[in-house]
Amino acid sequence: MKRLRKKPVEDADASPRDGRKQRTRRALMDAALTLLEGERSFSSLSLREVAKVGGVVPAAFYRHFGSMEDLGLALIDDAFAALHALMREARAGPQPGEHQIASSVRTFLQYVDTHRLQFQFIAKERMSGSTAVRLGIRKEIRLWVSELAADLAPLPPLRALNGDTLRLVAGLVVQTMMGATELLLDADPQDRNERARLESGAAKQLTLIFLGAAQWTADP
Amino acid sequence: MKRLRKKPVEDADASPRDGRKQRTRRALMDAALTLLEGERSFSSLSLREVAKVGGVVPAAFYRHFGSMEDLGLALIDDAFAALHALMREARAGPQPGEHQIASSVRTFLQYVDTHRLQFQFIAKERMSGSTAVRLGIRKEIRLWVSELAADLAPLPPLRALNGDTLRLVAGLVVQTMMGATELLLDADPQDRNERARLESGAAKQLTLIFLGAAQWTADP
DNA sequence: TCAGTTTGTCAACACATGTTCACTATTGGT
DNA sequence: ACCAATAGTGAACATGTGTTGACAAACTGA
Repeated sequence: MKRLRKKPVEDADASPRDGRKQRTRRALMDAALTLLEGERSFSSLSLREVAKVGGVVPAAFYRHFGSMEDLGLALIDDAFAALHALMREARAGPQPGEHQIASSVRTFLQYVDTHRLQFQFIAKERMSGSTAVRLGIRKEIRLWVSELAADLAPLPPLRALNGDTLRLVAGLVVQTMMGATELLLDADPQDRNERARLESGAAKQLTLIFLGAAQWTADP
Repeated sequence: MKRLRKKPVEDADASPRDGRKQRTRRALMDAALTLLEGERSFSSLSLREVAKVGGVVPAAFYRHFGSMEDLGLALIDDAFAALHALMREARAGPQPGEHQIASSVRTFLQYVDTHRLQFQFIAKERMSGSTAVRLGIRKEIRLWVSELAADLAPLPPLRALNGDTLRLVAGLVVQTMMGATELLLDADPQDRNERARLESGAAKQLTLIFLGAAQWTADP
């Protein structure tokens, strides 16, 4: 509880001039993500592996995280912060009107592609991680659904829907995007053809969902 | 390559009068499933653990499976055989007409509930397992989608859809059911209330999907 | 510059892992 | 009832694991 040193308060982002601590913390997180590429799953990673790839001795790991699980939680925060940033951008951007669905799918999958490792982590650990990690991811996804529901509410074909139904639709949308994400992650990154097929498939599924939503009348 | 002993051919099921081999083989598979309950993921299970819970010494494991991955593949076969059996039953059963969706959802989730461990395995390893396991599961799911598409084809509101679109719809249905499954698996098994909420949510999502499918007109 | 704090290193521990080998026990067809 | 083939055992191996404590190096604010 002693606080003899000045608190490093207010340098929250600390991106420039890194500072050693932040740097190796990131190195450890990146190491974990890198190890996750391909076969491995986070729960099967060992502390020693991560430390080694991170360029640090095992004992030093504890200076940054109390356990692997803590590392996992940090990775969740990171990944979803990125996702929310994307959503914010999307909200601010122009609205093409006609091909809105297709272009949204495109930009989203583009984003996933440039953050492969992070999304791979989320996709993998959503189901199989430790309870804390799994619940953390689930919470963030629920939040994402809510956010999306709020974005969807003012759209003309959906104005008639009540809150619950809206959440249901948003849930379907998120699930569809996650499905597309999973396909994308397993696809050959070079194969433009499969990528296109994947995109248009997801877009079609989404239009179908919105078609159904617009048609929705019955109350629960 | 020597085959000095009579081949045990033609006793394919071998369920009655077990035979020691089949018995401990099952014991090992059940052990793996049991270990999977709660936190653990299959990829993080050790051969020794499985052997111990299976009531056998580690070396004996190799008499039945070449590796843990082989065990995983065997579990996949098992689980999906069960699922296909369910689908077959459903096809043969009566068709309530009006509340068909709701009742289908009900029986499916009921089934999942009585095969918790198997579905937990599939849900977990679908994303995070070894490549072989993951691909195996994915293949089976594609097969499930095809099967469902074939079942859906003759339904009145969907007769106008072409094969591709039908597969898309079936994909949405499967994804929705998997989503509900995941929620069910994480829910408290005793909580009838949450269970009911979950069921009606999935049913609503499905009706919405079918509403959209019935409305579908444009060709790709 | 110079102390005090923080970050990282080294070595050691007690234990778990996959795999092997020679061995015994059990099984089941004749 | 026999006896070869099969299923299970026990011990050993090299290696990897999480965690610890005492220590050296690097940074930071005065």
